[in-house]
Amino acid sequence: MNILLIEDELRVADFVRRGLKAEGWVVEHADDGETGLEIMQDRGFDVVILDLMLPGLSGQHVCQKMRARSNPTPVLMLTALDSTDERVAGLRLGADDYLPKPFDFDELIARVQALHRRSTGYACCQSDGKLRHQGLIYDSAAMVLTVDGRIVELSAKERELIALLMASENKALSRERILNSVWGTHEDPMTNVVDVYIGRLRKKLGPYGKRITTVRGAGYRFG
Amino acid sequence: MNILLIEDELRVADFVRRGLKAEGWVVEHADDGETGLEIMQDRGFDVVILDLMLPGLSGQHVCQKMRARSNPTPVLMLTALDSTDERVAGLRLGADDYLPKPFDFDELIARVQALHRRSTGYACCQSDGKLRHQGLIYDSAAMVLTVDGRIVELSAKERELIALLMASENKALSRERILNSVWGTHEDPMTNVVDVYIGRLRKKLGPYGKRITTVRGAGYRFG
DNA sequence: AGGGTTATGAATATCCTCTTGATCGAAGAC
DNA sequence: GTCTTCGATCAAGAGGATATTCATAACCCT
Repeated sequence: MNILLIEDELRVADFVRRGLKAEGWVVEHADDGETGLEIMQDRGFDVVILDLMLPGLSGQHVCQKMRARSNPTPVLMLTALDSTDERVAGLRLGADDYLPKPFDFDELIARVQALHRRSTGYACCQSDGKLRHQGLIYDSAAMVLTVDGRIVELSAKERELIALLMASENKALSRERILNSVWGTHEDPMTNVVDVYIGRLRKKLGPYGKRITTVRGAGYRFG
Repeated sequence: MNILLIEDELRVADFVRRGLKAEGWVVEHADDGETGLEIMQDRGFDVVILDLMLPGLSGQHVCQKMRARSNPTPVLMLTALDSTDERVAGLRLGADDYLPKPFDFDELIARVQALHRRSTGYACCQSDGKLRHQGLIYDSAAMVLTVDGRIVELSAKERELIALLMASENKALSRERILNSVWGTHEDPMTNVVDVYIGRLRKKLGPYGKRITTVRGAGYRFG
């Protein structure tokens, strides 16, 4: 998942960014509204986290401009606590949710997930957050992959990749799509990282390694 | 926790009530606004879940009347999806949060907890019982950790950390989440306190120290 | 104020991950 | 059958992340 964080306080931004990255998400950061809007013109995001208080262009204006440009990306707005007027204004200008500062990290993550789920129309009954495929289970809360009951050690990128593959069962994924989702790359396809990681996963998945099939000229498919 | 649910559709009400009860909460149900207001005059609640579309007195009016009576109970409003006007109106009339229908149960629970936490200013995960994991027992009332029957002396931060870890068994927790939850930090990621404390705990837990595993690139997991 | 405990930040050493480029192999085109 | 293109695999270096220790600062209790 790709997230754009627009927040001027660097220490806060850094804290949030690290936390989101630890969740396995790719985070881009912009200091101010103008920069944020520019970045959004270059590439798309799954969720935008937008501070209301920004130097120059305020969060409300950023949101307004996004909507004026028909950008449908869900926006989570960070507002001062108990400021009903700000919350109301934010919603009117097209924000999808708000979170009063200071917030609990758990809640931030829950809301980002909720927004993403809602915008993608993800099935809502995925209750336990586990991806299953026969004897292959990836528990995204524990960040643990089990192969026939045995725990397999994975690195961060490997985890993201297997989660993406299993979540897209039976769909072919292009290298670009994978790069974008796991690595956050939006250009520079002159790398073979994806191939290398697919190889590692195949090895680690043991008997299930064959489930990752190569779609020549297109990418990879799991299922 | 005591919750008042005001919802006219019986099927929805039943569904929600069961789920909330499963969380261990006490749920009262009212079919319509008037009944809801009456019940609230008799007794207090920690959170009110209020459907917007009600026969007779609408959700907005209920909320308005509550506030007119200086009732500060946090209100979570259930609105139709994408109805910005309703959301805005709800907030203006004193709702504290809204949740667009259809919603995920997890999200409902998360928001109810968040509202409660905010209004009481307490950390939510303080289940007053004991956290057990094999020979490891943390008694959160006595604030005592026992390892195979032997009491282990812990400092305040160490206690909070082990309590958090044990309460989140088998969930990976990022350093930022831990910092946020135990240290109350909202910024300043330039510290390695978490690592230091994890190290101390591992030592003090003796044979159970290995239960705290490092999830590289993500944080720590207990279990 | 003093003694002890607890909390924090810095420094270091170690280990692991990531990435790249090269080489080898397989599949499809002609 | 040969050529060409695309994918698989390998190994090594660079960079990052984590564990651990220590010194200092803050705190608390008499």
